Amino acid sequence: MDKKEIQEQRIKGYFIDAAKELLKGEGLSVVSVRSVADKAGYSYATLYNYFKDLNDLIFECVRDFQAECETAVKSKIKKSGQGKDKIKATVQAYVEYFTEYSGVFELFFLERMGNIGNKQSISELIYTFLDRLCEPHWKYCIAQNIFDRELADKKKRQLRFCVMGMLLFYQNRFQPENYNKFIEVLNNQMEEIIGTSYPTKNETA
Amino acid sequence: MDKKEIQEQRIKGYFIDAAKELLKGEGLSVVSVRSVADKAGYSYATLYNYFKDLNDLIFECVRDFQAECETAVKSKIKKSGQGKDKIKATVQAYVEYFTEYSGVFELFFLERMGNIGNKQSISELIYTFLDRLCEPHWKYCIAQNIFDRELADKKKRQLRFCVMGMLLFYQNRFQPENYNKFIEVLNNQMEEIIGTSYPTKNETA
DNA sequence: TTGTGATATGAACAATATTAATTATCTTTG
DNA sequence: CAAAGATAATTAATATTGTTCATATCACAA
Repeated sequence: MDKKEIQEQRIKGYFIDAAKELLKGEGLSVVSVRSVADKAGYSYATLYNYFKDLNDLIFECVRDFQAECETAVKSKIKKSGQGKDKIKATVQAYVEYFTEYSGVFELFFLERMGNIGNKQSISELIYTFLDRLCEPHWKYCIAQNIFDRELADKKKRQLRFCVMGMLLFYQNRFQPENYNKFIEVLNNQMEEIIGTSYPTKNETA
Repeated sequence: MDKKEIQEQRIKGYFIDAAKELLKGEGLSVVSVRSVADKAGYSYATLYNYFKDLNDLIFECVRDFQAECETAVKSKIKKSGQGKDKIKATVQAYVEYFTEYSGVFELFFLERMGNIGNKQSISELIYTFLDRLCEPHWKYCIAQNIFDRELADKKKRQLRFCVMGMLLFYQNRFQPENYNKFIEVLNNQMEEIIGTSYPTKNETA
């Protein structure tokens, strides 16, 4: 019975890996029951022995992608300075990840979730993802008296929505029209919300 | 030849009206070649005599919906005061429209556009829609020295992205968890970006 | 070795978009 | 007014999708 569990998880993993590869490569549009099963080396019908439906399988990828994104972000922000700089670098790396893997963006923010059992928990995982990535650096800012807790919370929310809105327009409506412009506007927005990296005076007041 | 044009436009209109009704009613998921043609009183194949494909037809609805939304917004903001109040009321009415007709939201922001001829122009139409709705009231604020032009532009952008992000999370990820909370957060964000409606001092400085 | 239960699969079904072929309709002209 | 030709509408057909189900296959226990 324990063996069964292990084997089942292993095979589920084959399907999930196949789906992840397709998502990162060609995007959601090529992820079908048949394409995933093909890549996993099984028949399409077999998939239904391990997942309720295709949506179920697809959303099992969220956690993996978050972990992957988190790793990428952490590696990229190493060189940048503490505090505000770190927050900005985090957002930049976050945005970079989702523009590189637009299939993952679709999955996280665009794909309608059917009646997955724990859909609410997955939603929340997605909703709070950027906040979680930035959290330690907001904490640092608070500790350094750059913001007070309340102000940090406000800015956190502003950042969350702003980044989301920008990503959506860029990915789905090609606005701004190229990546450089996009990043430029993003940095302007961050400047606006977070402020310059090395303030001359305490901003908490 | 002129007659032809008129007749063609008339029949295109039947399909477009049918699609619009379906979009506003049950949403994008029920809009299919068959359902639209059924409602229009034609066979599904007839649709292809008038539109390149389904996407082409669907995106022809954008202009109509924008006009409709604009009318709704203008009617709703009549009672509210000038300047900042008017901007806030506009955003509220805008958000109200898209939460009432989530099918229109899907069409505007979520639906992938195929290779429509003037896709870039439609993209831009969508991207700048909220800005256009608010434009006269920003102008008013500038005229009243509440903001200078540059600051107004910044705030315009912030508002655009913030509203977009909030709508996306609310519609697709059920965050915040109910409409009241959603509106509450929205108002907080607007307060943050635009400021209180009746400032005690000039904020341009 | 044989039977049992778990697992894998192909056939089948329903819904989808789209294209091609065919039929109906309408217009124009002899 | 009627037949030819153009235009419009429809039916038939193809391809792809998700999902279900009866059956085949395989591992392992009796």
